[in-house]
Amino acid sequence: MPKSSDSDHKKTTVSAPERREELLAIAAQVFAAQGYNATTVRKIADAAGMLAGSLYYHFDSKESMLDEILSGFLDELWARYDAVLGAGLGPRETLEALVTESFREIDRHLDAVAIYQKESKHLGTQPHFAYLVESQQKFEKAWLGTLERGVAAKVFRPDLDVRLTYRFVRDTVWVAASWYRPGGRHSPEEIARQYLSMVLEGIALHDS
Amino acid sequence: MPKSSDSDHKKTTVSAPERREELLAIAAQVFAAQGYNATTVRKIADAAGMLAGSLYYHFDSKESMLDEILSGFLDELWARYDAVLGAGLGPRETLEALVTESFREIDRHLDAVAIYQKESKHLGTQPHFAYLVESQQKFEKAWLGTLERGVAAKVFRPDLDVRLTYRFVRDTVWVAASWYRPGGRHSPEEIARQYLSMVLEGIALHDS
Amino acid sequence: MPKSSDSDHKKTTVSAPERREELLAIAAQVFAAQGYNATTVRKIADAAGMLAGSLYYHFDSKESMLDEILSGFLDELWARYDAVLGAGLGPRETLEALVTESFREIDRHLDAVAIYQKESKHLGTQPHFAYLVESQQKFEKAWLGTLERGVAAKVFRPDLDVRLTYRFVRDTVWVAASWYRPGGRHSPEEIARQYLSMVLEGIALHDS
Amino acid sequence: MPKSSDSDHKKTTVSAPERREELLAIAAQVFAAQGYNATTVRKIADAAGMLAGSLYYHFDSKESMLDEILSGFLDELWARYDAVLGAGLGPRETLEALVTESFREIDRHLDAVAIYQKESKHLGTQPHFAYLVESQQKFEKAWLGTLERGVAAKVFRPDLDVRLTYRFVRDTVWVAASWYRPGGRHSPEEIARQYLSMVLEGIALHDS
DNA sequence: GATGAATGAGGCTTCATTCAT
DNA sequence: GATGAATGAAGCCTCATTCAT
Repeated sequence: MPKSSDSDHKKTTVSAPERREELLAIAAQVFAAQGYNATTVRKIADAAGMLAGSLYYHFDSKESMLDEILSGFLDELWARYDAVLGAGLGPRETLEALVTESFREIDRHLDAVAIYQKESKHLGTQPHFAYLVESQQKFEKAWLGTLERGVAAKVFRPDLDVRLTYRFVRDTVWVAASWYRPGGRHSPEEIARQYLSMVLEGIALHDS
Repeated sequence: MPKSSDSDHKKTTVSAPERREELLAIAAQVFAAQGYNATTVRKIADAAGMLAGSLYYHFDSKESMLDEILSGFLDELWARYDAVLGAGLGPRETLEALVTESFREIDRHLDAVAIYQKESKHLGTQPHFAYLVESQQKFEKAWLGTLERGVAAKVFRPDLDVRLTYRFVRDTVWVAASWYRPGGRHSPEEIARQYLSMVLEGIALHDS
Repeated sequence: MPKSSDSDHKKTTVSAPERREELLAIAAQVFAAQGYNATTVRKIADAAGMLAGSLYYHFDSKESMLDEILSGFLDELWARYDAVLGAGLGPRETLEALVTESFREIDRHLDAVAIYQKESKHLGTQPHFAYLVESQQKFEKAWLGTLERGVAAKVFRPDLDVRLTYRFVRDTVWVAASWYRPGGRHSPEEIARQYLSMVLEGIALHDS
Repeated sequence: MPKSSDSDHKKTTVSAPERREELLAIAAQVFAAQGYNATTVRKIADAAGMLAGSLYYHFDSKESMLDEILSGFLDELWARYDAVLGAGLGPRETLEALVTESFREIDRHLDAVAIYQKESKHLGTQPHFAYLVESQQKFEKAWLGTLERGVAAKVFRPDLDVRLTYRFVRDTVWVAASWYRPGGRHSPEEIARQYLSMVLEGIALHDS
């Protein structure tokens, strides 16, 4: 879980919360579009209509912006996931709910998800971003557990390679952030439905 | 299709082809591991046991290495894809063959695929990398066409949103590059089989 | 001959030893003249006839230059001091030798001494420069011990406040770095003699 | 003599004199502890419990604070020195009085003295701080004159190198600002006595 | 084929300062 | 008297690239 209270940081980093949020949204957009490394602080500032140095009144560093974006996203994601996991649903319903919440999160935090997809892997090596790794482990446990429960309950096919399936499902969901556009043709729920239909029933037509 | 022959390069950049290949493989590895932007020429040189400047005897620029890696990968990929697409197979068999070839390509050119995944989107905007966009369009045509043929032939479900399905399938295949390790537990063919089984039949268990 | 032992250091920082020495001497001069903080990397580079960035081929950072200057100076100083302290001299002779060696060191490493004087106090708080504090403690022990030995041996006046005297003596010696010019009217040995005469005999004229 | 009245300052910079004094004392403390260059306006403001920008209501600039601190200190110092020099004392008594007043000044204005010690040399080059150089010249004249008078009057040893002695004495007195702590074991007068005893009589024990 | 040294552009960050409120 | 937000210059450092040897 990310940072909490911060007592004696150089820059108290408070400022009006709305302005911060605004700036973070802008930063997230640029990060998502160009990649974190390729994004210069000046590009963010340009997009915000200020000078590069002025960003440092609000944030400690370029990295701290990234940090705030990612941890904010994960915090919210886990609030939803935990609600689902604690609801006592069956494995199939859990899977459906997780997938649906995931697409909703993509809808809400598209940029953060896109950044997470592109950067989390190599960020995970930095101690400051250890929470990304932790989150990913919780993630794996939640999804793997659901699949295993489903196999045990004879809701999912017994011949599944659960780990492989987990990876397929996980990646396909999140990678949707690379093409999804909020307000487009499909609502997140619609995409979730289509996706679940494919994963659960397959795309082949069965003459039954 | 990408660059052809080095016609007007300042530095004739000949050097033994094997050494080039070696160095490209090293570069691809570092690019894949750290991202293109975050990879410094010095890191590549370090990994190759030489000094940064020395790389410029073999290559014109850092970008030209990336270019060579990506175009080499795409050239090979399309040779395989074209063979499949020209073989006169039915839609389901075509899908199976494309998926299988894709996983094989991941097995052979893991680093290139990983780089392609991470960088192709923003590289596509640069004129020099227009071939990435072209390739992606050919790609879409091949997969979409196969899916549509399958729906028409009543091999795939009639209620599929073909574009959505295309994206799901495409992403799931390629994103495997982020976790696949050559020489690991599963052969590419095995992964392809599992994956196709999921996509074609679904993961739900049906009491028939 | 490039990198040798250092396995994964970013910059192996070897380069021709003479060039390093040259550049360090230039840096020391500028640091001494303007103060470490007020010295910009560009000023050093200007003085060396190169661009600011080029310094980073030879050194890791501005601070590492300072570090190398100071530790080089202290290493040499302690070699001389240790020789004196291990020579088995009486307290007065020890004092004379320490003072003389100190002025010689000022003559040899004027800039380093000047920097040490101005910066060591606030640098000491940084963990990286802990050796400055250690050195200063060894220093104190050597001088204090000599004074105490002298009082016990009735070579120095019994009413001395030894700590106060230590500070006076120490400061007077080192502060000379702020006005001493090598090659000027007085040789280091001459200055040492005058200084010792004052400290040992006083400046008052006694009718004996 | 330093600046006089604020004639042409943009900001009339009046504010309650006590508040100014308070803020100047805080600034002096930080300047002394960290060095002028290394002291940011924000550090001063932090120490004063306000924001950096707010200081500009009271002062024109960071430099003007330094200026006021140093000129205030020198004004007071010279008031005392002039009193001593005009009192018609003999050379030895003059020396004793100057030393004593100096240590008293260190006691009263420790921070200003410390700043003066560290910064006056390189500040002297700036036209705005020319008064530092003037002061130093007056200083030299006063001390050198006293020593020379003493030699002529056979109060000090005839073999003294007067300039060297001047430097030794001057430096040792002022450098005490680097270790002196007001309210510590020794009063300024006590330190002066010890110091004068050492300088006048020497530390060697004479069997007479 | 490779090294060593340098260039020059550009990146992140700091900081004195300003100014409307 | 003070705050909050911003400016703009400057600082340290990185890095792709060049080139004489």
